[in-house]
Amino acid sequence: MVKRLDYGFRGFQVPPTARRPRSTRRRGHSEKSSEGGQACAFELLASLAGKLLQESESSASSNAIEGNHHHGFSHSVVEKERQDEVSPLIAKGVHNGSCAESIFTTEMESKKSSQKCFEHAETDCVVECVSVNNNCNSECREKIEAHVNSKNLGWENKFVHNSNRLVEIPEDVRESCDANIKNGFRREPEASNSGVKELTLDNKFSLKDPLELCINSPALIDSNNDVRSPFCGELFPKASLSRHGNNNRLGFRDDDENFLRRNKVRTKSKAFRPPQRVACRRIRQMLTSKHRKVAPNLKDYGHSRTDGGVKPLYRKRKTCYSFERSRHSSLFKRRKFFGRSIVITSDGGVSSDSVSNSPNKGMDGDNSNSSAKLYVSKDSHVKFSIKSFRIPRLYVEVPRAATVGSLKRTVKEALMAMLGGGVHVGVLLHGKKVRDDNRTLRQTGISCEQSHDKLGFVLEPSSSQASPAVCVGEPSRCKTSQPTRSREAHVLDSGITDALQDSSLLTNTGNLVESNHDSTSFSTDTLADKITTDARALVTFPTRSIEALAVVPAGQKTRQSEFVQRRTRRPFSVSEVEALVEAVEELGTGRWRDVKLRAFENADHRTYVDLKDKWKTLVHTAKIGPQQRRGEPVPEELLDRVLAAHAYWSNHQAKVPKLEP
DNA sequence: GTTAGGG
DNA sequence: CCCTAAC
Repeated sequence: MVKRLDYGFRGFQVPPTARRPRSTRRRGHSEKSSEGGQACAFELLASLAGKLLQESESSASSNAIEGNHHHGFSHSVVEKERQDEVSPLIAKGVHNGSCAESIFTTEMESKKSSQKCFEHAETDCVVECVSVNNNCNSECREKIEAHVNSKNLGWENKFVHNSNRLVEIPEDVRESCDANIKNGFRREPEASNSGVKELTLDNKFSLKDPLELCINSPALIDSNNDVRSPFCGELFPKASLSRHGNNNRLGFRDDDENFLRRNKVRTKSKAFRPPQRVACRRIRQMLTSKHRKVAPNLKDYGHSRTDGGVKPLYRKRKTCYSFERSRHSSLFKRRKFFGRSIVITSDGGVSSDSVSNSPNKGMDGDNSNSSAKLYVSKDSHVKFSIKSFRIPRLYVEVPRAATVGSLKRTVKEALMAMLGGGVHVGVLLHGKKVRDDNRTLRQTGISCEQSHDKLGFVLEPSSSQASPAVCVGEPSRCKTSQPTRSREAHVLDSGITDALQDSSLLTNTGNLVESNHDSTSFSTDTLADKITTDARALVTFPTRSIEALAVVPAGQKTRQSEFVQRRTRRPFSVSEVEALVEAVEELGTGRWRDVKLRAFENADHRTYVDLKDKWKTLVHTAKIGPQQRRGEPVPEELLDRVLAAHAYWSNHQAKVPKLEP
């Protein structure tokens, strides 16, 4: 803090304009490409979807004949003790993570063979059973492999039926699962992939009083329970802020972004962005849009947001597809043994009927227990039946001249973008995420019978990093909860094409496109019997985004998919501001790269452009009255330093480029 | 790849 | 934060 005095610019000085104004530069504004022709994409996609639907149905029918080993839904459980042993599963074609696989397979259900498979569910549908007591042995592994093989077979046939399966999660397993979800799913997707096991129990064990958890509209929520930025704490101990030495840099880990970047080889290439971000970004936009629709009055408070969080809606984007929260769907047929069904939904924070609106009526005729409740067996086990993980709506856009293959690829890319990074599972109770993985179900209250309609699960990409925007049971609460930080729900319920065969992630299903008219309706009618192709399920975006389409018509040059996603807004903390001020004081305002290297080298999510921008805003903030400032208040002392440094460096125009050794 | 500035 | 021009 002493060195600053050396500058001799204490106190505010009117910053002279030392540099040639950039405004003098020619700034040709690229003309926005005209939009047009996008309307045709509707028709194209509608027809294509129809074709795909037919295709899938036929394949499903043929497959039903030999589908005696279809798998019911399997709750993915990671057993850390067995991770290494299960890792060979990856080689079996479980592409990109078993977690994703599990999710998808739950959707793989055909209306045409649901009845048949239902029989299996009651009889010999159990393919493998992993001991709930962690007694998994080699036999268990064999079964798992068999499971995978069978699944692959199913994929080859573009159809895998997954009947409902009751999953029993004993408490003594929970901890193990939690630990692995945390350490595997989140931190190390690959490891988690290898560690995923299917834990399924024969229906026979659970049919006594099954609790059906129909997981719909998985939404992305904050997964940062334990991924906390050290910034929350004392990131800048006095020592590190000292000017002596060059160690006054932010040494925190940006888990999420680092995670992403590590997994993309840390190339700084701007041309490519992780696909997840595209989806996420798009979803955010969709959600934001939803928010606007839901609460148009918010426009009255337009001043409340100027950071562009909403603006992206109207920005030029090259996004080629998007996910949106899905409404409730019933792509599966009801199972009669689900006498008590609990439908747990999360809808990405947009809206949905309350969970309490049990769809039992629609799903179960002889519904004698309209009020669902958790079944707690005498052995202190809580039994869940996760009926299905809902895959959100998928938006794609392809040129009119796109081929079917390209459409398939687009869908595939969308899926991979969504799940490529792995998936976390979040548990929601009363609409709030249960963050403490170490709590027992009993402690959390999940095992309470009253909690049934407040319980939810959400799927979230491993790269998720923001706040929750999830509703379960109490959508109204979520509608207004931090829309700007809302993390994107992952929804995907439209066409799943056989193009996904290669990825071994999905198979074709008969559940291509669901009818979708009212995004908020919670239809209890199963749609399995009336799968429709609704063109609206495939929404197009402005034509200019075609330039960035992930789809490359076969035969044409392979245009590298171009994913663009606005980064999540990350307000600078006071600590960061301080570090920035420090660096700028030393280096000046024209060496942002050096500033970055000096003070933010380990903050991957802060680019030197960010720092420059932040400095810009800081200067502005310092000039305006305190009452006009928003966001986290910056200490006046820092702002003074900002002004001082700004004035100083405006004069000293990097006369001494190297103040530092 | 950086920097500066407008959006 | 994004985008772009100008280096």
